[in-house]
Amino acid sequence: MNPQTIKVACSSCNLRELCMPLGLNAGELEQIDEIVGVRRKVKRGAALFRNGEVFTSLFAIRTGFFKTSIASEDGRDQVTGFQMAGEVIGLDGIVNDHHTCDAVALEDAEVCVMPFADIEALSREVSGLQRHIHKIMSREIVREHGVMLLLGSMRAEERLAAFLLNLVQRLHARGFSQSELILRMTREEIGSYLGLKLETVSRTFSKFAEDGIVEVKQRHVRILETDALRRIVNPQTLL
Amino acid sequence: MNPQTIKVACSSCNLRELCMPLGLNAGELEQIDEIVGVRRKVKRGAALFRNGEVFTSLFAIRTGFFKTSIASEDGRDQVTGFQMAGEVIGLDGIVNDHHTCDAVALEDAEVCVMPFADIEALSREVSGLQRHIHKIMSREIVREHGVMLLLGSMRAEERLAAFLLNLVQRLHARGFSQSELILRMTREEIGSYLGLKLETVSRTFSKFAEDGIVEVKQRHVRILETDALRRIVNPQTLL
DNA sequence: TTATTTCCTTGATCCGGATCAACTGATTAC
DNA sequence: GTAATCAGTTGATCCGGATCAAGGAAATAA
Repeated sequence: MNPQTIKVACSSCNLRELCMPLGLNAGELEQIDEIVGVRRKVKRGAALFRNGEVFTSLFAIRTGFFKTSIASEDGRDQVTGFQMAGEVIGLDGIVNDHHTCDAVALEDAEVCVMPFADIEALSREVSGLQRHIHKIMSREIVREHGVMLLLGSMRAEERLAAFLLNLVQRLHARGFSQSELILRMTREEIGSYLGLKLETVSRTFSKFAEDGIVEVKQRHVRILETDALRRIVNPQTLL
Repeated sequence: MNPQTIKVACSSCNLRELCMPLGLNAGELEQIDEIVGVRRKVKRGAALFRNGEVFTSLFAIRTGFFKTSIASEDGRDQVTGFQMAGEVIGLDGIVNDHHTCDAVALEDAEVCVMPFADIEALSREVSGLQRHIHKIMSREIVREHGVMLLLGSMRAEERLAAFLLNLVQRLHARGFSQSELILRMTREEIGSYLGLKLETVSRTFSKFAEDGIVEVKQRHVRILETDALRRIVNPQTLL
């Protein structure tokens, strides 16, 4: 069977509580199953979509890890987010029916393709779905406010500490360790997201390691002192 | 008649094309008129809503000018946007039923109050409204991507140039001059939005004035060389 | 296997913007 | 009106992170 056309059921997906609304009845769940027609595999380094492509679908990440980034006309680019299993990407495309950023897999990935026209149609029937879509978009707006705070007012150590805490918290919500993680992105990609150069990211990791807050071996990071990271992010409150 | 309870009609509002979907029939327009129950006046310096308050409604700005900002636990705050007539604020509150930022009027303002429960109900009936809501939220996500690019990778002059071009473009879309504007916010608020200190904002204005790109007299700004501003934002492309 | 490329670390130096400070001009209160 | 507060400008200095540079460690290709 062609893996591109595997039918999958949200109703039996272990990520359901992450990417689908709760409290639906059996009939509603079945209708949602209809929406997620196919899964699509994306190889590491490949794009799920690119800036300028026509927008037709949102994508729920089943497995793997993505980055989204935008480019200014002159080469510079900015990583706008890192997305993991259970998160939805593609919301940027709704406003102009074209994507305005690139979504690239940082490891081999699989996504559920959800045609947006179907989502809109069904969310007119199922208010739980409607509400869910609104919340996902609002959550993204709020997340970006947080990134603006980070980029606008934090220093390098605060940015990296906030980044690590955020990553590990999201991984923990998915059943992974609270203290250990494998970075799926390069120092340069972290730097782009945090508004820092890769050298500064590297130096700041080294600083944290010297201070006994983390152990870093390439992309393997073990957090030894979560509270120290929290204190770095929030100097006044927790000191 | 109590101004707090004035009934207004979107169908006859001159901002309709800015904040409401196009292509609705008379009946649909009438239903939308029902949603916008009341207008609310907000004095300069007063808050339309604050972080932590219960979210019930979105607000369409009728007249006036707002800033939205978030505060980290330790005092620092970050302006996340400036909003003008025809724009919608409050989207941040959807995800947790509570607002996560402050919206403060920078001049006396009037907003149309749109209870979100009513919006959701009607957008299940009127697909044009549903689509419109989705686009407004997506537009905000895309705008914030742009701010992330600005904060993450631009230098002070580029940030201020981009800010001025954006403001004047939005004002122009509302029938104001392409080259002249009154800033409704302080240097400090501009700086907070752009991730700069107020002194840097002031110096950069002075630099632009010396270079003959703008005339600045306190909050009155006249843009003399729009292309120069564009070149500053986009060094490679337009030079 | 070796060669090549990519990624990461660390050191030395530099500079853009922050910080500190003084002063002026507007605005608001009295 | 005058005093007081707030907003903005400008100068001097400092420092955090960028830049430039060299080398090492992993991953990938041949």
